[in-house]
Amino acid sequence: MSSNLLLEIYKRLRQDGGDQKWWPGDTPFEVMVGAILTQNTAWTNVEKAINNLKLAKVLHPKKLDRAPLAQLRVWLKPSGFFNIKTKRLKHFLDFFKSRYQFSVEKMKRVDAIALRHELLLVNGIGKETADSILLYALGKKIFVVDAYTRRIFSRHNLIEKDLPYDDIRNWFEKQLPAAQEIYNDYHAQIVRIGKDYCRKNPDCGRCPLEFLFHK
DNA sequence: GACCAGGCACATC
DNA sequence: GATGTGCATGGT
Repeated sequence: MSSNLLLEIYKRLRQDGGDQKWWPGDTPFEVMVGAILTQNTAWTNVEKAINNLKLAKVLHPKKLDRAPLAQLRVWLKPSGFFNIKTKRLKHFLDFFKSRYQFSVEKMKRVDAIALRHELLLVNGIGKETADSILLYALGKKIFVVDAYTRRIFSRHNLIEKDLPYDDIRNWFEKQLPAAQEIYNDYHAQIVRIGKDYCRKNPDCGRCPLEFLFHK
């Protein structure tokens, strides 16, 4: 066992599940949209909404920005919370246009922490959404923390269950090699076992990681 | 039919 | 500052 427990856990998750190839999305902009739509929502539902946007050929900043809100609501409907998500997507588009002229490249040039602060000022973008955009759309070295991360690692008594979001993020970032590819796939692996393993194995002893260490 | 999903903002105490 | 609640669809 390595002295770096978090890295060791990752290696086993990776060995067990293979490269998750996250984020599922063809372009950085699609990743950003998906990050907003997946808030407290099953990804299968988000896919339906994304697909609506693709079929309508509007999965581009300028085209979405020009779309009427009523139409946007219809496209987003299958992802749930569609009224509020329409507003949130619009808020993001306003920010993306006014601050970056819809340019992903301009965004990438900004320092990760500075950009994180900017994103958090957008109504509808919280920490997980901001970090997903930073890591998966822009390739920044920011570890994404979600409900599965907190649940799984607190159940293993590796963190306190009510440790604040940024404390968890720093805890991972301090212990892991500062490599975008590791942050990327680690979070993806956590989500994989979170939904695939836990849900299908309710009697796993409340420990999603346990099977990795006992088999 | 209950329960959950890759959160977030806002109200209230 | 902590705790509670609305938001809504679709799968299990």
